[in-house]
Parts: sequence; structure tokens; C-alpha cells
Amino acid sequence: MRILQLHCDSIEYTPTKKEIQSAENIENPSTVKLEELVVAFIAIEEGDDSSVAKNAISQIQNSMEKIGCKKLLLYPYAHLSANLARPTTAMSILKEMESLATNLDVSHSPFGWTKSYNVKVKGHPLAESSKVITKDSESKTNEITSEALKGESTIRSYWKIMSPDGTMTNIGDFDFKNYKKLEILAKYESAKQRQVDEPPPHVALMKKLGIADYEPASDSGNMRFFPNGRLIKSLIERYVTERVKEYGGNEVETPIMYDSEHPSMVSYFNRFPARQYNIDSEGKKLFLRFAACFGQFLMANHFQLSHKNLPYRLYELTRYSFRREQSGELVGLRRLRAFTMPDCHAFCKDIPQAVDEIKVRFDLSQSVLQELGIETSDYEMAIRFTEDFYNENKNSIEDIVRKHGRPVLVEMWKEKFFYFVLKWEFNFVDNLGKASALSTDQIDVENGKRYDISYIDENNSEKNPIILHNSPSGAIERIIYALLEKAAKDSQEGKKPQLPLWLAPTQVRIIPIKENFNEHCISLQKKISLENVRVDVDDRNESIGKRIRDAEKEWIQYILVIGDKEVNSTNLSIRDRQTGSMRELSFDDFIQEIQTQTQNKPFTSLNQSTFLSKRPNLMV
RNA sequence: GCCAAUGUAGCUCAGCCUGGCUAGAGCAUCCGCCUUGUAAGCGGAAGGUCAUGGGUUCAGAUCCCAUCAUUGGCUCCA
Repeated sequence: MRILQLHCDSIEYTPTKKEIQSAENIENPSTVKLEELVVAFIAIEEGDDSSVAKNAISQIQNSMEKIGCKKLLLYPYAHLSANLARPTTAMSILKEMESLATNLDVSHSPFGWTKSYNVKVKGHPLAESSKVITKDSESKTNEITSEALKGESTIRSYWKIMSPDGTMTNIGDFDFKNYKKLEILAKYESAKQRQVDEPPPHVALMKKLGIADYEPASDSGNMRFFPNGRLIKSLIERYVTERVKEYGGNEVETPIMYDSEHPSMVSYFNRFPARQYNIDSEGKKLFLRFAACFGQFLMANHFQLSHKNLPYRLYELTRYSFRREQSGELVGLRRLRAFTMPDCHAFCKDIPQAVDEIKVRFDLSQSVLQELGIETSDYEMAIRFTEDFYNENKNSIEDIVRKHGRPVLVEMWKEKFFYFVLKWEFNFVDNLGKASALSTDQIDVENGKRYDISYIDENNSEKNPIILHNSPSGAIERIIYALLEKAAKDSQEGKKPQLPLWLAPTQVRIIPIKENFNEHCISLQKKISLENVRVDVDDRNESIGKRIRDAEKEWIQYILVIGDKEVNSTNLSIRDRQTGSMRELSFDDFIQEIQTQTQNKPFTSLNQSTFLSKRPNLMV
């Protein structure tokens, strides 16, 4: 028996004339229209019997359960086979199948008639499948989906919680009382449970603070960054890059598009569902990179590496990486189709060296997040590995978990399906209980060979390195999302939302009480600027109250109102946003206070006009 | 990608159910007045292809269909 199974929005068919003598008798051949159903086109073949009918129906039921559909139309369709059963047998098997599908709303179209039909098939990956069922063989199912998607659904994994002491507990038995966010992550990942029904607060904030917005003239998930957003993003980019270089990363730049027919890509591509942007150019099928892997591997393929050079680290900050995520998945700065990703690969000579190296990078990632303003308590860790790798590297895995200091979510794969044997990630859990990965690292045991990257070992023989794939911060946009979500949470709890001072587009605002203090303000502004502080002047003809309010709305930490009193004093009167009250400090103490908060962080000058009267209103 | 909700001025929203005067408000913008002491000073003007495209109707922001976008859920996230 051969079956072509289609999940349809609708089907409409009209029996036109009897095709064979023994065709089924029907009263009034008229058009039938059915909606929201599965249509099974069926060819019943020589040798099919009741057992085949049973098997077929049970397989159809299984897949219908998966896609959540209850209505089935059996549609006799001779053209699927060249070895058809006799019509009488076929008709009885068809009717048997109909009677077996007891828990479904089932019907069949008339047997032996020529029919015209119109069918609208749904667009999801499981919508179309074909099955071949024979009497003696085990049923052979052939889902027409990409190889990678097919593999993904068959992957077997065990979900556990590992405590810092190395003990593993089943998720169901673990006491999550003190680990609410871990519980959210565990349920999110293993049971795919969600709770929320409101938009994430960072979406409104990114617009109000003039950071970023959707660009309707581009594709969904491709954002535009306003001056404030560009400033924040560039500071984070610079900070992460500096830290990776300090660790030993060699910064490179590689193309953003590649030829999908290049031999190294063809095999890599089988690992991925088709989620990339494609561009056809002069007969080449190019695609936009979804990570920096390609560029770095192709580059490393050209290097002459000795075991003495390893571990060797290549780093690129991709602006951009592109993933054509499903449209329903895109949200604000959390999930994008074009994003900036620091990507650092370490080529290691063997697993022991890779395991040592991954620990160094774990510390780096933890520290980078901390310095960006994301505390250990803001994220939960997940670690995934194959059962074999766990058995051989139990102590090292426990070392890594111990570094996190709290229980972590574990996914253990029965066998290796991906190109890596271990992967860990930090998941930021936001106010609404959504988890998204920030830092991550992987131990890749396949791509060294796939990209023909090799090094010469102590015995003068050629080996493929083990490759680590680390993003110490995760996507830069996602860091901004996390910072804004944290600020929104503070706001909900009655605290004043704030960005870390080194990321604030304006750090100090000066407000002259009257126009005749403008000159004094400008010279003060210049003096403070020289100390690498972003300071601007609100010289608009607005009331003091109004200008204070606007500065507060921009989350500016320090406000200096300048009038007679200040002009005649050596000290500065400073309004501190966190307390809302006034303080008097000397110039030097004030600068000192700012520099303590911004030390070891990159600095860039104001990215808007110094004078508010010269700024267009960008708050969207 | 699937299901649902939403889409009206630069922004936030009212009007839509029950079709019918010139589509309203606040904020922002512009002009004028005020010359300011720590979260919104006063007055006036300008600003709209009611997401886009079709349809029904004497008449569509309003009803119907399709498309696009955003948000939520599902799926996905190597």
C-alpha cells in the first residue's frame, strides 16, 4: 500500500464519471468540500490485506495526533502504484480502514470514479508525508522533511538537574523551591511550557529610549539603531572584543556570504534546516552566514598549525549574522534575523586540551556578563552532552557545573546527533518567564575534519583539531534586551530603572536656569567633557520642571541645574537620579565618582548634539 | 510556518459592535507669550491615502476577503 498524506486547509472534489465497471455506486455525484483535515491518497497494491490496513490506519492516527487533527479523508488514488490490487479487494480494504479509524471523523471519496479536485495543503514541515506499507516488512515511513529536521525529532535525550556536588536528579524529583528560575528553564526546555500573554517590556523601552526600532523597509527581524542605540551597542561590542583579545583571541574579519555549493558547505548544510537567507548572483547560490564558523574554518584550513600553536583562537564580531527565523518567533531585540554575534573558536589538539580550554572560556564568559551588568543570579545554566562523553569526562563536567555554583539543567543525549559532544549555555530568564541563551560554548568533534583543518602533532603526523565554539556574551542585541528587561523589572519593583553608567548615552545633563547662564554652562560642559564624560546641555526655552522631567525620562543619572547660586560657588549641586535628592560635591570628587563607575570600560563621546535645542525628537 | 488578537496624526489612544455631518483627544512639532530653582507654565497653528489591495453598499475608518506588519500561543532556536 502506498499513501501520500497531506495536512490540508481544505479539499473540494467532484466525481465526474465511473472509471471502471465495478466502481462504487453513489446516489448523486455532487461536489464535496471538507476543511481542516488530513487527506490520505491511497493506492492499494497486490498482496495487501487486513494487517496492512490496520498498520496503515495506526500510522495515520499517530501522525494525526502529532499535528493535532481529527478529520480524515481516505482518497483512493491509483496513480501512486503500478502494481494495483484487484478493485474488489481494494474496495474492501478501503472500507476496512474506514471502519478501523474509530476515534477519527473519517470519510472516503468514491472508489472507481474519475474525480476533479482542488486541494489546499498547509505549509508546516509535517504537513506532507508519504508511507509505504507492505504485509511482511516492517512499515517503512518516509517523512518528506529535511534530513536535519527528521533527525531532530528522533533524538533521544534525558533531562536531569545536576547539583554543584555532581549529583544528578530527575526533573520530577528535584525540589525547585529555591530555584524558581531554573524551574522555569527546565519546564521551558524539557516540557516546552510557557505562561505569558503580554508583550515584553523591552520592546516599548527600546523605542522610548531612542535605542532601536523595526525597519519596515527591510525584512522582519532586521532592526535600525538610533544614535543612542548605536552608542550603547558599539560600547558593548568594543568591551567584548577587548576581553576576548585579552584572553588570546586573534581578531579577524570574514565575508558575510558564501557559496552553498562549495564542497565544505554541502556537508555542513545537511546539519541545518534551511533557515538561511539565499541570494542568487550570476549563477552562484550564495547564502548569508548564520555564524562566523564558515569564515574562520575556511581561513584556518589555510593555516599551517603545529601542536605547539594550540590552542589557537580565532575571533570575529559578526556584524551581521543572519538566520531566517520563523516569523512567529521574532520579538523586539530578543530574537532577530540579523544580529551581531561575538564568535570565538579555539582549535585544540585533543579532548583533554579542549576540556581545559573550555574552563578558561567559561570563566571569561561569566566575567564578561558580570561586567556588562548581568549577574550570575540573572541567568540559569544548561549543559548538554552525550552519554559517552559524560562517562569519560565526568570530573571535568562536574568542575564546570561547580563553577556556576548552583544546580544546572542537564540534557544527556543517548548518542551524538549534533557535531558536538558537549555544549553549555547561560539562559537569561526574563520577567515573563521567557528563557533565551546568552553565553555558550561547544566541543566540536566533526568540523576539523569537514573543513580539512589540520595540525602536525609531536610525532609529525597530521591530525584534525577539536574545535570549541564560544560566544562569551551571546548576541549583542540580546545583551541590550537583557539590560532593558532588568531595568523594567526594577521599575515594576518601584526602583528607578537605569543602564550601567558606562553605557548611558548621556551621563551628565546641565540645565541653565535662564539663558544668561548658558555661557557658564558651556564652559562647565567643556571642562567635564575633557574628563571623558558624556555631558550635554539642555538649552531649550522650557521650564526647569519640564527639563528635569525630560532628563528623568532619559534615565540620566546626574543633573546639574545652574543658576546664581552655582555660578558663585566652587562646588557643584548634583541631582542624583537614584535618590532623587541633591548633593554638593567638588568638581574633582564628582569626576572621581563617575570614573569609579566607568573604569576599565571603553569610552566614546556623545553621539548626539551637545545642545538639546539642536536635537530632533527621535523618541518614537 | 500554524492559530489568534491588533494596525486610525511623529507617539499614546478614542471612534468600529449598531455604515451616514468637516475622523477626535493628550503628548510631541511650529509660531507667539512667559524668563523659569529640581518630574509636565500659557495661548494659537499645522499635522490623517483610517496598514495595503480588492469586494459588498446610494454611502466604508466602521461589514466581508486577501496580503503585509506587530504582539501572544504553538512549533523552532546545532
